[in-house]
Order: sequence, then C-alpha cells, then structure tokens
Amino acid sequence: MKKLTIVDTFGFFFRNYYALPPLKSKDGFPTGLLTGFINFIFNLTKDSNDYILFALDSEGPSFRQEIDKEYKANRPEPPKELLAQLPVAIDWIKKMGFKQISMPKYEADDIIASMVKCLKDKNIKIQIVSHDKDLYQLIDDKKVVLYNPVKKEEIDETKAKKKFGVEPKYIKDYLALVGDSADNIPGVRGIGPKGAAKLINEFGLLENIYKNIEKVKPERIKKLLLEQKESAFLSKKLATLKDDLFKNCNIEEFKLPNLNPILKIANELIRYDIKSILNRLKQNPLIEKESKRIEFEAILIDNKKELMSVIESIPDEAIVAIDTETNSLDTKVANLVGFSFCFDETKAYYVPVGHKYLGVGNQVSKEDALEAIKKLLSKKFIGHNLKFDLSLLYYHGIKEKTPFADTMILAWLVDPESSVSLDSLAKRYFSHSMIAYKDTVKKGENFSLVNIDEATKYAAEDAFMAYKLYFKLLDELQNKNCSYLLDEAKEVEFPFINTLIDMEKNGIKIDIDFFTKLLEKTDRRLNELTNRIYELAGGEFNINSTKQLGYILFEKLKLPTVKKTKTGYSTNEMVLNTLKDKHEIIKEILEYRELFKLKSTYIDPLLKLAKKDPNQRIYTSFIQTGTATGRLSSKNPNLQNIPVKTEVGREIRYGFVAKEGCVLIGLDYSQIELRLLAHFSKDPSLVEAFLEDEDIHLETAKKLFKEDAKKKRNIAKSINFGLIYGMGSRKLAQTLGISTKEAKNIIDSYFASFPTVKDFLASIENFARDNGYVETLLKRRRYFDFNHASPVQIAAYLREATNTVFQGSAADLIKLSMNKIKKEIYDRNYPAKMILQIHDELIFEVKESEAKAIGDRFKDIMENIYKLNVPLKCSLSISKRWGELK
DNA sequence: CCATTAACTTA
DNA sequence: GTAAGTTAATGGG
Repeated sequence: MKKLTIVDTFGFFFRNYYALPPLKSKDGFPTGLLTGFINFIFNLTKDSNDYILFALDSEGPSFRQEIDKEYKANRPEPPKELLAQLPVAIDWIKKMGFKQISMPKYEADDIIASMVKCLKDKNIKIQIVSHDKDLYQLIDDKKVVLYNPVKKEEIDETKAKKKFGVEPKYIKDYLALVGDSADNIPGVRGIGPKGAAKLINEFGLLENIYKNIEKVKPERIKKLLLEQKESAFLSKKLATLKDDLFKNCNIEEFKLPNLNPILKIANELIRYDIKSILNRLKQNPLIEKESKRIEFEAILIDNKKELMSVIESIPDEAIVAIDTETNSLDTKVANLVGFSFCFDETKAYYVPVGHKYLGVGNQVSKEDALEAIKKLLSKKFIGHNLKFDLSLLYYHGIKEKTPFADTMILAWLVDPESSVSLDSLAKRYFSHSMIAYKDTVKKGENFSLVNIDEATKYAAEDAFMAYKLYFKLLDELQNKNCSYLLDEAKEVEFPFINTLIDMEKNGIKIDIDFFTKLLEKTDRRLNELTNRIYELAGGEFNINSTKQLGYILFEKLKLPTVKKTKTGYSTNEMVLNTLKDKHEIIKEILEYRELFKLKSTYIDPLLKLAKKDPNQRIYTSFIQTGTATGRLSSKNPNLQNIPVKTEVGREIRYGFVAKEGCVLIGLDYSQIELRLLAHFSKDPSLVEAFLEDEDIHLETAKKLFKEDAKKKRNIAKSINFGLIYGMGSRKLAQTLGISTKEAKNIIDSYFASFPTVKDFLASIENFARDNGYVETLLKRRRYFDFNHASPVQIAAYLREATNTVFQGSAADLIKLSMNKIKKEIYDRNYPAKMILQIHDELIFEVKESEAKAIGDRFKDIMENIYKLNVPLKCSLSISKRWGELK
C-alpha cells in the first residue's frame, strides 16, 4: 500500500522549534526550526514515502473565530526567532517541489480532514504529522494514523483510546466536554477527562448524552451539563473538523520528487550553516544513482585522415567547443597531450597527441594536431576557461585568436558569486555529474599517462559540456533580462582574455642579487629577534603559533587579555599594539611578525620562482572570474599585494626591475572610485572639485569643517573612503579614534553638506532591495538574496552592494583601458609590454628611449577611455625599479 | 591528507 | 566598512 504523509505545517514547525536547541548560523540567523525541518524531510525521503502534502492554516481569521471570537485567542505571540524562520521554511517547501494547500477561512486541520475523506476510497495509507487533539478524530486503524516525527511513533486507535479513554470517533464529543486550553475551546467547566470519558462510554455522542440527561449521575455532573449546554455544543462545533472542502483530489500532485529534494536547496543549507545533513546525503548511495547522466557519444579520432574529414564536415556557421588536455597546468612548460571538440548536441571527439605509456595506441602528430586546431579556431570557437587553452596554443606557435565565447566568463556574468567550474555548472544546470579529473588521472601523475579510451570519455565530456552550457547560459541571460551582458562580454571580457594572456606571458623581472641580499639580511635579523624573544619569554616556543604565543603572553607573562578569537587569545597586530607598553617582548614580536611575513610570503617564494626562469622573470596567473565585483585577482604568485606601506616592506618592490635597456612605467588612476561617486551622484560640489582638479579630501574638509580644514584633511579622507565601503559610524569612530557619537555627527554633517551624495547612496540600497542585484557602469551585476537574510546579513549586503557599484565600475574602466592599450601596442608595434595590473594601476616595461612618449600616450588613453561627468586623471611615473615608482 | 583559522599583505 | 591571496598552525579523518 502506498503511503501519504500530510503535515499540519505550522503545528509541526511550532513543535519543532521548541523541541530543538536554539541553533544559529554564523551570521546569527536562528536555524533550529530549519534544521529540524530538513532532518524531517531527510528521514521522510529515507523511509518509504510516496506522497507528501503540506496543509497550511489560512492567513486571516478562520470560520471558527467567526463562531467564537475567543477561539485560539489565548495563543501567545511566538518568539521572533521562530517568526524569522517560518517564511524561509515555507519557501523551502516550495523550492523542494512539495505541494502545499491553504484555503481562506479554514485551518490546516480542516484541509487534512477533507483530504482524508476525499481519499477514503483509495487504497492508501495516510499518516498525519500533527499533535493537535482535534485530529485524533480521523484515526482509523485500517488507513489513518497520526505520526510523531520526533519520537518516530505512530498513534493508532489503541494508543488514542489509551490517551483519552474514548475511541477516536468520539474525540469531538470529548473535547466538547473537556475543552482544549491550547485552542481556547471552553468545554464544560467542572468536567475533566475522567468524567468526560465515563459519560461518552456510557452514552456515546454529546447529543445522546443530552437526550438521556435525566439518566446522568451524579447530580453534580448533570447540573453542570445543563448549566453549560450552550458552551458544550459550541465547543463541539469548534472541535468538529470541516471535511468536505474537496470534491475530488488527485494524489499524484503530491508525489515525492525523484531527485532528493534537499539537494535543491543545498546552497541555502550551506548559507545557513546546516551542513551536516549534506554530508549525510553524500553518504547516501541513492544520490549518485539519482543524478541523471546526459548521454552523448564520445568518439576517438586517432589518425590524420579521419580528423581532417571530420573537421571538413563541420558546417561553416557551427559553434565549435574546444578543450585541450596537457601534462601541466603551467602553460609555459605544458605539452599538448590531446584535444577535444564538439559541434552538435549528440557527440564529441577526442584526438590523442602526446599520450606516453607502454602500449599506447595510434595518435595524431603534434604538427597535424596544431594544423587541425588552427582550422577549429577559424570557426566560431568557444570553450571553458579558454585563457588556459589559448595560452598553451600560443606557446606552440598558434596565432592570437579571440574566442566567440567563453562559458566560464558567461557563467560569471550570469552570477559572479557562484562557482564557475565546469563541474558545478554541469550539476547546476543539467544535474549532470562530470567524470572527475582525480578519477581519471592518478595522484602524482599527469594526463599523458591516462589510457586513451579513458581520456576520450573524459576529454570529450568537457567539450560536450561547454557546448551545451553555452546555449544554456544564453538562455539564463535572457531569463534574467540581461542579454546585453553578452554584448559586454563580446566587447570587453572576451578580448580581455588575450590581454591577460599577454601579461601572463610577459612576466616581470626580479633582481636576484638584490633579493638574495635582502634574504640574508632578513634571516640575520629574524635570528636576533628569535633569540631575544626566547630570552624575554623565558624559554623557546613557536612564535608563529598563535596558540603558543597566546599562552606565553597571557598565561606565562600574565599580560591582560585584550580580545579573544573563537579558538583562544587574539594576538593580532591591534592587540599587540595595545600591549606595547606592558612588556618589552611585544615590540620584538611585532618586528618578528613583519619580517617573517615578508620572508615567507614574498622573499622566499619570489626568489625561488625567479631563479628557475632563464630570464629571471616571474609569471603570475590572473583570474578574470575571481571576484564578485569584476576586479581581477592574481595568484601563484599574487603580484597584487606586494608590500608598499612600511619601509621594510617597500624594499621588496626595489627587487622588481626592468630588463636591460628598459624602464618601468607606472600609471595610476587617481581617486577613480570617488570620481565615479561624483559621476553617478552628479553632486555639484564633488563634480566641481574634480572639474577644478582640486585636492578632493581637502575640499571635503573645507566644506565640512569650515575652519582648520588642512588639519582635518585626514578625517575627510577617512569619510570619503568610508562612503565607498558603505561605512557606519562605529567603524569611522574606530579609524579616527573618536567616539561613535562624534563619528555619527561628522557623518550627519557630511550628508548635510552633500545631500546629493546621500540620496545617491540611498538609491543604490533601494535598487538592491527592490531588484535583488546592483549594476556597474558596464551593467555587470551582483546579486543579493535579501529574502533569506538576517538583519545583520542585510546590513552587510547593503554595504557590499554600495561598494560593488564603485569597485566594479572602476574595474570596468581599467579593463577598457587595458584592452585599448594592448591593441595599441600591437597595432603600432610599441616597444612596450604590459606586465601588471593592480586594480587602479598599470605597470609596463618599456624601451628606455621611448618611455616618456609611450607613457604619455598610455596616460592619454586611460584618461579618455570613457566619458564621465568628471575628468579621469592618471599619474605617470618612470623608473628602473618598481620601488622607485611613486 | 585536507579543510579551517588567524594573521597579514594589497587596492 | 569593500575586494582579494598566501602562509603556517591546527585538528579531524
């Protein structure tokens, strides 16, 4: 017999809330109810359930309140932690694909009773999740039971009878006499459970009791019944469920989804830190089976003739997805192991080129492969993360090409904050689990050792999925009403791939002698510091361990605790600075920290990288899809956070040099984000200050403070920066070392002086709340889910939204400049190489004799890249060493 | 071995 | 207050 579970939704949530500890997500959103709910669903899908229905109370007053305004009038207001979780839970019901029913004026109990009645002829077992006494009247051993999910207990006729002393069909009569304090059903005062059960077992229905009222004994009960006859019948009416709401019902609407429904809200579970359930899901072998595989044909091409004939057969206008397989992630040294391509929905091809293992089969020569790839690149070629493939191919002599599309970048434009790996996109959009790299290539090996048949399946799938994804992502852009982002991609992002490949290939030269000496000096000083620290601490310990350092400072040396982290004492710079005067050891630790950081993060790795390159150059990898705002990020190594703020730190920049006969050019956008604020807000005083090329912080100070503007320039500077970050008074107070109240006054007076700015910032927040996203200058978007956010989270989203507009628009502008400069270098054959981008700054290595002219030209391009309401300004600096650029 | 945390570097 | 990446230590598996 099939099984249907009907949930008295709110009743279930309320009981669940009180049954669980007050769990919270990291950002403080209560999650006890949600956790309990998901556990319930998990168990439900694990047990054999076929159908599920969520019955909801209607929002307005029920018909029972119309009969008796006191009905349920004694319910206390639920706690706010519960109320916060309810809408999320209701939303999840929908998202997981479950049917929910509510009807105006009726309660969940009525819906349940009607559904039970409607299904009474069907051969189906119904379990009702509720603890409401009313519902006991529906229990029927053959088909209907109540179910307590916490105790995992079914309540049948026997158990019901034991609990109330009467059979389920008399529950409403029982309640008519006893009443129900939970629902504020009055009953007959003076008659309790025992008395009621005795009466019902003797006479049956309430009507029958009154019919035989003369036989009722003792006299006291008879008197009570007669006095409160009206209340008894009203109570029965209230306790009687409406059971004819449905004329017909289709149980198939309540069918449990095939795919485990919890997976559909996996992202939200992660967001609310309800992760344990996901681990349990992963352990469930059913899940793998449930994820459907998309079928396609993976075809091996192992000879030139066949390869050329397949390529010939590709229609001129076809979109062709390509992917290369290599023996290394470093395109500088990688070899082509094979490549795959796909140009329709049914099949994808793999061409082995450089597999190297005993007994390897036929392969295509590298020359023939490159020849074939050239042909593919002359078509509308697409791919996933083509920066990698193209970079590799350029190292193998292929000429630069701009892709028709890159699915990684498209996915990033669709949503810059979700994962853009091919794996996760296949999962998200097609519920398709891709063959894992680690299942294809053994640990410590590379793709050239993979068996060609295995490789064919793996590689063909990559090309196939990129092909499928391309069309899916176009749909997504359309669905989100932002197809114009495809134009942005074609004009800016796709050409930008080659700009980045250029920079990555160029690299930057390191002065190895300089770094070697710096390392020696640093090591000597670190040694001194270490000994001194051990001496002061009275013993050796690992200075780099915050745990051990915390023990030394706060327990052994008994320094006052300033701040705690969740794992122990905080020992960060701020804490150490407050303790500076308390003990000699502190200033030694501060210096040790700084030097150790410089050594371990910069000196050691950069020196190592430079030494292994024939030209003493280091090469970073830029990530185009690495940030939510549109900025680049840089890794392996990160060259966007080379020290500059302290004197010792700055020394590292002296080790970055131009090669023989060249100099470095630095071009810095000045105040680009504040200029964007002026542009967007059109605030008259801001705009004027920039038009007149004034010192913007000083002008702000003048306007704000009237007198002493020069002294207060720094305060103005902090505010100006804070605006772009969506700062509040607390943080401003902290940065300026003033009280929160003073800080608030300053902010208020700023907004009074710049009302247009105030309005504009408010308009960003309103737009974000209304639309769930914000846009940059070039219309790139970033989304925020305000619907599932705690107040703390909402405040954070609003700051992020504000900052995204400025940071993201600045990123747009410098991208435009880089593309244009890259083209100019190429078109005019300038002796110049773009080597670094650090968000608002570009660094080039240029032939010394032409440096000034080229620098001026680039400056001109950058300043005129986009027409804003205010001028864009760049500062130009030329020197042999990065450390000397200002 | 891997993921997380604390600390610290940049714009 | 925003946006990143790297390092070393730590603790669970």
